[in-house]
Order: sequence, then C-alpha cells, then structure tokens
Amino acid sequence: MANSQRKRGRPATIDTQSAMQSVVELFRAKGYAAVSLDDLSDATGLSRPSLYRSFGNKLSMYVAAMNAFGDQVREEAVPALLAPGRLEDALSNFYQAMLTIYYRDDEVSPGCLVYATAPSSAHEEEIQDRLRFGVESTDSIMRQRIQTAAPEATSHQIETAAHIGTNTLIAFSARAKSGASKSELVDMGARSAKAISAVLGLSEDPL
Amino acid sequence: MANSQRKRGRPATIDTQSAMQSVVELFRAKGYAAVSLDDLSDATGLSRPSLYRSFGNKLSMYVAAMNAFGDQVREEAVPALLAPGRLEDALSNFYQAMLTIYYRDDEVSPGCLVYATAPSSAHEEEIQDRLRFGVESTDSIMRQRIQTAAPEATSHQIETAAHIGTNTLIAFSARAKSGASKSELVDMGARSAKAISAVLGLSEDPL
DNA sequence: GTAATTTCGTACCGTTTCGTACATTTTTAT
DNA sequence: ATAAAAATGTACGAAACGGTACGAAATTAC
Repeated sequence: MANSQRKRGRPATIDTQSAMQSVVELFRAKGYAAVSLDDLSDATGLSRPSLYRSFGNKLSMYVAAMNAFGDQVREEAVPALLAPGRLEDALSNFYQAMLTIYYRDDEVSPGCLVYATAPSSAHEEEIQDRLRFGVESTDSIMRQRIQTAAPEATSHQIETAAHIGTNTLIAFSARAKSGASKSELVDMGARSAKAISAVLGLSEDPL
Repeated sequence: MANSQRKRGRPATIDTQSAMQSVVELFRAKGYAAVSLDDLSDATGLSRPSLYRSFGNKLSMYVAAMNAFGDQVREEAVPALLAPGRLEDALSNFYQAMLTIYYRDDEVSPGCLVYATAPSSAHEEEIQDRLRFGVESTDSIMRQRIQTAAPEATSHQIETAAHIGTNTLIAFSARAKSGASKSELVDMGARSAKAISAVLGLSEDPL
C-alpha cells in the first residue's frame, strides 16, 4: 500500500530537495542573518509562503540547511577519513574532500555552512546546539579513526591528536572565507596530517 | 600649540572610545548582519546620526570594531606569545590570554569578533580583507616566535608548526561560540602547545 | 550682544523585512 | 457535473531597516 491510491487534492510540484540545495548555497555564501526570505525565494524559485510550508520559518530553514550540509559531509568526506591505511593519508584525503565541498572552484569559496557561518549566529540557541553537535561529531570521528591507527596510544594522546585534527578543519573554513586558495589549504592539510601522525609516533622523522 | 586655543563651536561630549567598546561587544555577540543601528544606538547611548558622524556607516563601524579588537589582542595577548622562555609555555600562555579575551566569564562567551563573526560576512570585501589581514598577522607572529624557539628547524617545518598554532586559535573561536567552557579550551590550548613543540623536536617524549 | 561655528538629537523618508490571509488552480471522490 | 481536498502564488500588513535633512543647543570670535 505504498502509493496504491493517489492523494486527494492538487499534486505537489515543488522539489524540496533541490530547493534545499539552493538554500544551503545561499546561507553558506552570506550567513544566516544577511539572507532574506526574498533572497531565498528568488534562489529557490519558490514563493515565500511555499518556503514556509516546506521548511517553516527562516531559523528552521537554516537549521535544516545545516543538517543537509552535514549529510553531504557524511557522504562525501567522512568515508575518506575512515578508509583503511595510514592515518596520515586518511587525514590528508579527508581534508582534501572537505575542501572540495568548501570550494566551488579553486579560487572562490562559498565556504562551510557550519563552521564559517554558524558561529556568528550562535546567539540563537538552535544554531548553537547544531554547531555544538557538528564540533562534537567531528571530534568523535577523529578520535575513532586515530584510535584504530594508534591503538597503543593513551586516551590522552588520542584526544589531543583528535582535537588538533578537528581544529585544523575548523580553521580551514575561516581561511577559505578569508580568501585562501583551495590548493594552498590542501597543502596545509597534508602537512598537518603528517604532523598529527608524527606527534603520535607513527612516522620516523619528527616532521 | 597642542590645545592652546580651544575649538570654535559647541564642545564635543561624546566618548568615542567607550562607544567603540560597546560596538565591539555587540558585534562580537551577534555578528555583523544581525546587529541593527538601533541596537548600536541603544548600546552606546549615542543617537544614530552621532554614530554616523563618529564612525561612518554600519560597514565601516564593523571594520573599525575589528581594528579595535585587534588592538586589544596585540596589547593583552601577543606579549605572552613573544615572551622569552620555552615555546610550549609561550604558546600555552598566549592561548590562555586569548581565551580571557574571548570569554566574559568561565562559561558564557561573546567570542572572537574576527574569527567567529567575520567569516560569515566575508562576502563584504572590506570584511574579507580585514579577516585576511588577521589570519596573516597571526601566521606571521607564530612563525616569528617559532623561528626563535627552533632556529635549526627548516622553514618548511616552521611554517607547518605556525599554521597549526594559528589554526588552533581560530578553532577556539568557533568552539567558544559552540558553548565550550573556557577551562576546557585552556586545557586544549596547553596540550596543543605541547604537541606543537613536540613536533618540532623541542621535548623528549613524543607527546 | 550678535554672528559664525560646531555638536547633537528629533523627526522623517523610502525600502526592506518577516509573516499571513485569501483567492486560484489542480486534482480525487461521488 | 459538482463537491471536497490539497497545493500554490498574489497581495497585503505591520514593523524594522539604513540613512539623512534639519533645527536646537552650546560654544568662540568679534
């Protein structure tokens, strides 16, 4: 009885998924407060009332955009981090995959919706909560990956290395917004990955 | 001939310096776009036209606030980084001093004006430029301090360590906004400082 | 005293903001 | 056909927005 009998009234024509993609694009380019509902209406092609019906008010639209962005990260970048192999390579590939999300092309970057735009709107409780969830998720997955790469390390060492791994990613979002090029940050990510693995004693030379 | 003869018209009564302090407070709590001129007028006690006369329009007020915040950092935190002694201690003390600026008390944090709020408004060219200046300044001073602490290190090693040092600070601004406590981040700073100095071969144990 | 000069806030302007009431369109049910 | 139901955009409203013209207030110059 999945769709055996069609619904009763006028069939929906709105593609909420592609609309949400446009919403994410806009919010991560200009942040939460600087985007108006008219901007969102223009970008999605939906009328303002349609936006309300599909996503609720502006705040809940932004939180939904953060979730959609998180889904994209989980699908397109996290697998690179969790892939088997040397920690240094996994970290380096993860940063590269994240930067591919952050940048539209090699120069101009719409940036990271979560780490670049949410902090400035964290006085909104829902946004702060979702931001915190993002940070804790990244910390958690970093810890997990480092744990498997260095099982003999102390939990203290693992936690420190994980924090450095997360902090590197967070900083990339600000650096991208400041005008840094993608290749510049990809290099920085590779070198940071090497340093993190070195600090855990996973390579011969100190750096 | 400093103030030998008083100026001609009605004497100015506005304290632009304390007004700018209130402007910084407001912008770093809510970001650029979410703050209205009425908010600024209420916070400073100045009328909206007085704000214009003193600081120009909203955008130039925000840039002026970034500069004022940068001055505060240069006075209250940078000396701790440039102080002689072990690199690990200098870094740790610098992070602690920065976090003392970031936090009003141990729990709630108005955050960092530059790294937490500017990225979301970097589509404004003046803001992006000032943000970039902030990142490059931090990189530069980190490089300088690490250079003196590890003169035998290669420029490649120094640059990498400096980037990790800057990235740690940048990430603290997002973590503070996400609700992390000050003491939590002070600890994280101390451990990151140790890791950075370890990666340069400046301590015995790897971490 | 009177004019010139500078500082400052009241009051206003046009635009944009978020949010919604309501009519219109498109479908199914009978 | 006609009614019920669901989806959608036009059009509206009240409030907030950034910005400024202008007059009142306070001082010096003469």
